Amino acid sequence: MARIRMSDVAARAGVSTATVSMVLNGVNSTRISSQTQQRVREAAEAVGYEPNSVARSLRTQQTRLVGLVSDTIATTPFAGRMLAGANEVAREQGNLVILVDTEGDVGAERQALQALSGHQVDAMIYACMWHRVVEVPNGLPEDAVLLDCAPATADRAAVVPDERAGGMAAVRELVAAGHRRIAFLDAEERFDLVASRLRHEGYLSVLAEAGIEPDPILHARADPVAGGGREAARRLLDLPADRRPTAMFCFNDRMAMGAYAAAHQRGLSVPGDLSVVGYDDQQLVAAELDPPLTTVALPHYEMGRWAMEVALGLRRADPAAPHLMPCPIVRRASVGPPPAQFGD
Amino acid sequence: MARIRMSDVAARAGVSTATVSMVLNGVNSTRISSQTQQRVREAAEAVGYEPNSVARSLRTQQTRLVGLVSDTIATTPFAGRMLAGANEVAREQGNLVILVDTEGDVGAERQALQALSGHQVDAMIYACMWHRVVEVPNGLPEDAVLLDCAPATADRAAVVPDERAGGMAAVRELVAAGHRRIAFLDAEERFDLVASRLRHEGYLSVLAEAGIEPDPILHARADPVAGGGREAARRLLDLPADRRPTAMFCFNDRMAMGAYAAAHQRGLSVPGDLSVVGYDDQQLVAAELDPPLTTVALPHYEMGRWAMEVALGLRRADPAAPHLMPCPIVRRASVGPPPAQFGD
DNA sequence: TCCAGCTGTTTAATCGATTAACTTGAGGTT
DNA sequence: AACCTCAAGTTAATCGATTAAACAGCTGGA
Repeated sequence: MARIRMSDVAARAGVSTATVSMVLNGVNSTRISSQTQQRVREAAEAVGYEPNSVARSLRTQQTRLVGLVSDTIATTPFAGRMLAGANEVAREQGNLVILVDTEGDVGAERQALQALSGHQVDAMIYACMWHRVVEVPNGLPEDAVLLDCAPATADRAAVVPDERAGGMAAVRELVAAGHRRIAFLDAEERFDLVASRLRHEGYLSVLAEAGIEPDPILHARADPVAGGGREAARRLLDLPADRRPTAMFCFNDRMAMGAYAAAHQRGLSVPGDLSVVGYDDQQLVAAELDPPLTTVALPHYEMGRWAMEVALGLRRADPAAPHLMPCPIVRRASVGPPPAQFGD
Repeated sequence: MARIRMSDVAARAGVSTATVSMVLNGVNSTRISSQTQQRVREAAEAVGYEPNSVARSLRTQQTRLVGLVSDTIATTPFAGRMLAGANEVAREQGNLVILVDTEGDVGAERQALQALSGHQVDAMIYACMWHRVVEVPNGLPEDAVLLDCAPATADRAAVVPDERAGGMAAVRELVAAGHRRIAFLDAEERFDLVASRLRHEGYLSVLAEAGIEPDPILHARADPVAGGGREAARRLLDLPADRRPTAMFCFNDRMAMGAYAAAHQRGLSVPGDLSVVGYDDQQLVAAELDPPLTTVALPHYEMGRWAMEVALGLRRADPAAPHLMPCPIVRRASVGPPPAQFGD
């Protein structure tokens, strides 16, 4: 890595570094004769010149670096798609992203924000790995963009999934298939998830729109994991036939996995006897279930892109309210018409 | 973000910038009176001085930035733990990591390597999201560290999971429980996975060590997903009783998921009638199965740490051969003794 | 002849730190 | 008095680019 400097190119081309800089950056290039331009380019090529971004950044006050700080990359498989979206936009624009994982540690977070600002990043994104409301850490620049979280107080650009619409899409799917007794396997209240509240709202609003009276017993709550889903689903399937649901909208794909297990244990088939819709479109899970799970996808990739576009000034954001990113429904094979005796 | 320069601190403390630099960096600090040191520190504190890393880097030829380029962060949930491990070490050492996702595109890769070297990163890690042998891209510095991949030709520092030992641990677990007819649900040959070959070696070596004659029919191959595992398991369970396996070691947790499904369809219980061991310890899957899956964990976090430690010079690596990171077995509830008629 | 204006290029300041080399004054020695 | 040493700084060069301002050489017009 013997670094080649601009002066090396200049020497070889027999011009000054100013000329080299102008030619290579296409600045004021009309003022430089094409023979010289040619010579400079050839020289640069010949010696394998690669500009030193550090020096350039110092002079131009622009690093083309954007900081992305997130709570926990580690513990969630969702992160990837968000990073990929953000990264792609950054690359399209000739930027690089510095990723910092604070592991939820506030001290580390402060330190990271300092380090990033010390490195003069041009922009900053603050990402959460699951949708929630956050207290904006101080030290976070005014123009930072929040990704998959909404600011508690301060007004910041932010993007979150449109959970309410997602819940509606899921339940509409079930209503469209003919179901009227649709359960919502929700996360327990103690987790205080904004997703839970909003998806429930979506659920209720579609029931209302379909003229279905919501039955409180069909709003089951459990630990939002497979085991919780299994237990909740069991309880619902043990209900007397006239109160039993023919379909379940699950808070996430893991709970849906549990619902499958409960159905199988009762000798019920999916979707023959029970239709199931999940949420998250979790990689390596939703599509692998048998039958493949119809679910609502969290738009991680798109949110990642959006955040980076705003961060780089490619797009304007309304700081008054978070941008709601649609959650598309992914149709697979876990939804069918209700069993005959419930049909219309 | 009106940046405060060192000269501002110097002016406020009534000293030169050289003094400020020395005090704040603790260099030559014996040469500076403690009153002055005190004044400088107070001034820095008062104006909220934060050193400009770009300027510092230009001068010291050290950016404290390390580049991590990887093929596809997006499509795998494993990435997280590797990034987390690398990130953590970087942070401990006061470094930041620039993450580039090339999406498997060679052009993007070359561009990324150039951009990173232009930004003068101090070190570089080249990561794969699943264990394989790679052609080292040219443009990758000599001292770059390979993470979760082995170099095809060039000698580089590299770390990969010890798949062979992992396979051995998995099969030993089954042998220890009393099984003798142990199937290996492998990935199909066409995928040409190094993990497949090595885990199979481990499988065979433990059988040999236990004095069990390997039965070729028990080495089943399928698509390494749930569906493939299900079909392969089905075929094995349809074997006549004396040839049927009492335990299955699956190439990955998804295939194990399929094996569970096949067993349930046959009315067999896990681990009562069939013991199952997976591989990967896939988040949100292995622990969520019913019963929770005994599996071999891929040491992503540890490999991430190792790679960064080598990259930062905290640890020496042997460039002649990749470092093998142990894959610990994670005991859950899918292994039990073979059913009575097969017992000893 | 002289100057204005143009073309093509160079000079030199600058970004904000680090650091080798130098300065200054006090105190000690001979 | 002359000289040295030491403490406590300061000066100025430097890292490698960018860029405003200067400059040299030429053309053309008055």
